[in-house]
Amino acid sequence: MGKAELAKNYDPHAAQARWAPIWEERGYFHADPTSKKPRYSIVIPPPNVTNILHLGHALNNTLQDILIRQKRMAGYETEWLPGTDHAGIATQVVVEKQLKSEGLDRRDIGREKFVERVWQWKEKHGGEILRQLQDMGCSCDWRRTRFTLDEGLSKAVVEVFARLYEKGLIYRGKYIVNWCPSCRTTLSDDELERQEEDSSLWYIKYPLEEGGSLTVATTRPETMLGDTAIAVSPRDKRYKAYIGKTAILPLLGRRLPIIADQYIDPEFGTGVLKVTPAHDPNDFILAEKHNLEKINIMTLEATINRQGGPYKRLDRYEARKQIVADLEKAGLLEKVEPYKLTAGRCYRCSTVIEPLLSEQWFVKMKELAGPAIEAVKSGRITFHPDHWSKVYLHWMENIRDWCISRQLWWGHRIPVYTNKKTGEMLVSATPPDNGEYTQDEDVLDTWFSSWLWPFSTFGWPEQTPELKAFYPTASLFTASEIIYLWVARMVMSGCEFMGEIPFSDVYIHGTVRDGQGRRMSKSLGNGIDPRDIIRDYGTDALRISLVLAAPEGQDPLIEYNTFEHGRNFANKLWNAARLVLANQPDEPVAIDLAARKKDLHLSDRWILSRLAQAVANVNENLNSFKFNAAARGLYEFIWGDYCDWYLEMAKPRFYIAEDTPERAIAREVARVVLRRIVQLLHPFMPFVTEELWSFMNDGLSEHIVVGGWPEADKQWIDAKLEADMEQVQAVISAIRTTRAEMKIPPGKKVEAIVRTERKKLAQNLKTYEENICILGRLEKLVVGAEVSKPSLAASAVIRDAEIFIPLDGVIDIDAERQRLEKELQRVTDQQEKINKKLANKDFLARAPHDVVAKERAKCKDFETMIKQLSEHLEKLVGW
RNA sequence: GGGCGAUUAGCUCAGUUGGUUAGAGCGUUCGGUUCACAUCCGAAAGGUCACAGGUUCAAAUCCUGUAUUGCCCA
Repeated sequence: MGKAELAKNYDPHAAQARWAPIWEERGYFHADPTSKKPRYSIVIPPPNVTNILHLGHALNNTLQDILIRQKRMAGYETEWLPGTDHAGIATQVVVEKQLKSEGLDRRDIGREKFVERVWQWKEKHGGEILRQLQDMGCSCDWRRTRFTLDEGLSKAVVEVFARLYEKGLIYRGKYIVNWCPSCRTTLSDDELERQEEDSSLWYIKYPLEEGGSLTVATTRPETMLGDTAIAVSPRDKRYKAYIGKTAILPLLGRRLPIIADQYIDPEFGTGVLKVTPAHDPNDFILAEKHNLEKINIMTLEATINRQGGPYKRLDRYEARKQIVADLEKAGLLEKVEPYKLTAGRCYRCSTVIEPLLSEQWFVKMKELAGPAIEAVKSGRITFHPDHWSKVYLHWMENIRDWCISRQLWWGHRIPVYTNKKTGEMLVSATPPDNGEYTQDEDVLDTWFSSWLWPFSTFGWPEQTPELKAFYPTASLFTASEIIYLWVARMVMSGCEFMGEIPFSDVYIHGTVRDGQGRRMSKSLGNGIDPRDIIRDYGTDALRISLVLAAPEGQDPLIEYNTFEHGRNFANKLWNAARLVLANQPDEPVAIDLAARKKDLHLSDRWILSRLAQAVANVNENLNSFKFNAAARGLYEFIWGDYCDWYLEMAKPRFYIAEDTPERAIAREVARVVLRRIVQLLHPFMPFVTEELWSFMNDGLSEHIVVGGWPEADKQWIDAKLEADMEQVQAVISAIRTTRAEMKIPPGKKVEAIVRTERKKLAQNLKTYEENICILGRLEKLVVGAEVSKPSLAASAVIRDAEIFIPLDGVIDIDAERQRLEKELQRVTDQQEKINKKLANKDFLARAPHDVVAKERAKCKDFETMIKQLSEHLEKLVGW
């Protein structure tokens, strides 16, 4: 390593442009399935092809990259498989909008042409988010990029469908499903967005055949057109007499039996429920139980069909208006109350969901859930933070069947074929090749392909070398929203088809929010575009800032200037390196620091001790998925210990003019520690560290990406040394504080006198004399047990020492008095607290001896300090 | 209605198994053109650890309840 000339400030864009292509060219991110190394694999949560990068992705992928890069450096064969999912509804909606702008509808051009158009769109725009992940420095194995509609993955999907069907786990049934009248497709329960909305509760009189009437309360009067019964609670005394009688449906005149069922809540509304089996899931269950007719009154566009008589062709909301008006005219509307109801809306287009009775394909989940529950309960799968396992288990234990058909054109078409002549149904992974069959029109839920992601991406159902090498994966990173939709289902599919859990650690990170805690969303316009951050602050700043800002298990609140944190840190690191590299010998000299321990300055041994602790700390935190703690620990070590203290203390030795052993050792220790720092930081800030590494290359490893991972060198850890340094730091701080408070001009060099009876401390201060003088801006440091306080001096009292700064003539007595009084007050308060403890007999008797001893020692220290401060105050009076 | 979190400095957050003089960054105030860095350096102000009980010699930390707030499920 020669002397390096570094620019004054770090330029992130130059480094990003330089290293990304080189890493890719060298194939560092491409994993070899035949490698003998231990393996570590992660599959990316595939973003929708329609997505563009947002801060949620940025956080999610930064965390994955940190672990992947660390494992790669540590010598693992690391596979991080990227890709996207085809996002059935979202993508179809995008292309439909495009068609609309051309005045076309997908039905105009037909299924085949439409799907072709979607593929065209995908080829053109679909890779956008992956390119953005590359800009973020994500070290994915780009050559293995997958797409859920790829040939291989499609094969896996139909194979799985066929297998589950054969096993009797897939069935077709008529059920109430969530229907989006705008997207004209089914949605799973998990795809709904529920929110509380202001609505009304309508009280409607239903006349009875034998005279009189019953009043029902409903949130959806228009569905009365499909009523087939009236229900009350069998426990409800008010209505006992009516059970078994018949009511007449207003407006249509249909005869409705009055039934009794436990399900009815006597407290809700009037305690009388209208039963609409085809338009309410609970009513559907009632109808099954009581053998009621199910009358569908709506079209797929949510307009009233011919079953609705005079209301035919009206939109559901117009029908509601009309029906309410007609009821009122007929004197059957008793009252209307304001009511808050939780409405389900389509997560794509926000249209209110219509529960609809229809024929769909379902997966029986109970059997699949068993092993998935066991996997978490037994601890083979761990959630981080741990409490998410409860959420997972609760869902698993109350699992419901999964409706997997979607009325879309974009997706995996359901592999069910019907014989045109015989009507015979065929389920097969390979389509029948004669023309006698027609295929089911519907496609499968996108999640039906993404739940296979951890193994379909590696070639399953083929037994490929990749599958063998990289399944099961190690860890999975995602946000809590898709624990059910995705994580849970992957565990089930992994157990079912691979006979092995897909990953052993699931890390759940928070949702990125704005400064006011609101979710970032397009509609609010409060989102921050990571590309803007990269442009203004650089990729490294984006990454480290996110990790520093994201608390474990909570939602990070992020504002634009949050990223200054990381930019400043990158620049700090850069400049530390600039200093160290500018002070390296022309020809590198290897120095065996351990062998020459005795020649090291105490500050050298101190920083090596701190380094060893920092390394251990980072490793521990990364092993337990504590990214924020790992980053914070590094940040504090680098900025606090290394830059603020060590480098400042090393400077005088750097600047020695001749080639002395002192200078050589200082340079070497600074370099060795910097090397470690750069390595430890690389997973978090890949570009600046690679750039610096290129200046520090020792010939062992050309690039830091594969430059080895530090283990803590425990031989350097020395608690006593660290305690000594703390005292030195305390003395320097006391001098600085006194100077600032006494308004001593920064340029003025003063003398400091330290009085201490501790020989060890005195000796220690002697060792660090030069450092103390420079950092305290002193011209002279006097240390001793017998030194006396000069007559006119500012004083400071710390544990085990008094510090005097002579201020002939210029001392501000009031300021000095205020300082001392304040300090005296503080110390007295502390001491009182301890006195109270020590006066407590129970404390003395029951607390561990070392705790008591510690308190006693503290008490004594405070006593001394109080005495000293009081003396100094008394002497002030004489001035 | 049920479940899971959160509540520590003006703001965003740390705070291991109960015992530290309760910390950091940002912001604020004061002072700085020392040959790595003003994207910086030094210093200061600022906290009844949401509230009320309890356990304990000892509670920010453990338990119970209340309030506020967020998320998920019905």
